[in-house]
Amino acid sequence: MGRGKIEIKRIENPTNRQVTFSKRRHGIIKKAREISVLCDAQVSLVIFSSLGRISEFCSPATSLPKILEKYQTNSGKKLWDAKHENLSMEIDRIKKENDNMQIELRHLKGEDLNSLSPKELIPIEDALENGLIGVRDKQSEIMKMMKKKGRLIEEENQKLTYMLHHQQLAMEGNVRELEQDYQQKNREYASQMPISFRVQPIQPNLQEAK
Amino acid sequence: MGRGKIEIKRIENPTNRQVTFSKRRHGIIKKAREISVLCDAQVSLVIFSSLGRISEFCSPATSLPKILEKYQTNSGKKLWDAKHENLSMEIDRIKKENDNMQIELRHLKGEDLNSLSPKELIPIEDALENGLIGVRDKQSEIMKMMKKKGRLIEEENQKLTYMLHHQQLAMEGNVRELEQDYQQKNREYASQMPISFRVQPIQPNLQEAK
DNA sequence: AACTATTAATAATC
DNA sequence: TGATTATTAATAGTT
Repeated sequence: MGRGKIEIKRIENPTNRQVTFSKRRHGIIKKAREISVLCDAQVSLVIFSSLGRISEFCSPATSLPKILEKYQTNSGKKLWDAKHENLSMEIDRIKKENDNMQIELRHLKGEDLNSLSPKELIPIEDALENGLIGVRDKQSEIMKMMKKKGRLIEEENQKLTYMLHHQQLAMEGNVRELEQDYQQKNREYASQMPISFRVQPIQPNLQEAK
Repeated sequence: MGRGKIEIKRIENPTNRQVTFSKRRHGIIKKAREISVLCDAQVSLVIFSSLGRISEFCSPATSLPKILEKYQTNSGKKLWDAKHENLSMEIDRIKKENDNMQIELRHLKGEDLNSLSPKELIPIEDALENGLIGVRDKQSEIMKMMKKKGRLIEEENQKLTYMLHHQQLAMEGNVRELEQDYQQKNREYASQMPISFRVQPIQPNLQEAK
């Protein structure tokens, strides 16, 4: 249908090929629409040009996913179910793992023991005993650490108290000396200043410096 | 293109529609093949007749899944990824559940306790104690049942032994009587028969009848 | 992108 | 159904 018959083989001239593609794409989409309307058929048509440009037609009142779904159920061929199956299998695998753990947990919590034989109870008992030992070891360890820490803080406290007391005494001695020194020159000033302003700690951040 | 133009609208006559469908299906598939060869295009064509019969064409050197994959990546439209996402989300959910259980299990087994605070150790300790109580209750229950069963069997044993002994005595008495009765008539026969053949248990299946 | 000579598709018919 | 044929539709090559 054209000015001369053409052989059905790849058109080597790229421009020509592109032109023919456009014309024929128009034609085939028209045909697809016509058959879907005339014959009440569901048609899905996807075309990639040699340059990767995508064209699609889908009969009205449906969609590509719907048609593909129907395609799978109807033809039995798998389009994407392979991936689905993989995921489903993984879900099953994980669920089974889950169930096993759930059973183990319930057993460890002393539930659902009726289905177990005396022999099966022994490892559970052992596990619980070990667990309890582990937890109590940890607790005593924590206790020990806390006691140690407490002791250290107490020691530091005592040290600080001692130092504070010592300094206070020294300061007051100094102040008394100063007061005696300056008594003659500045009697009013010294008597107006409150004692608390006269003493400043020498090591204010001792506990953080540890 | 035919003996008269036709309007593009649903053909009401079913036979006619079916005939037209066959002809046009042939035509469109031919067109699909031609454009794919001539223009180096990738074509996927799926047609369902009004009766659900499926026809498909796919350009050579590719496949429906490949084209659809390309379609998704190229157009950005999702054909089946929505379903995938659902499954993936479920997997994630279950995996998280799994992880939580795994952590709980490890804690109950006395592992990975370093990350826990003293406050968090308490419920674990409680759970372990409860579990141990449950398991030991179960074990003592089983023990009790076994002891009870043992006692019952022992009792039955004694009863049986007693009965057996009693019967043996009775039998031997009978036999002696009989021997005396038949002494005159049949002296040789009685002396030839071994004692074990003379006694048969009256209740052979007593333990099963319980 | 529009035109047109020609081929291809197909509607009606057998 | 399947083949035939008159007619329309598609399009290859041209402008």
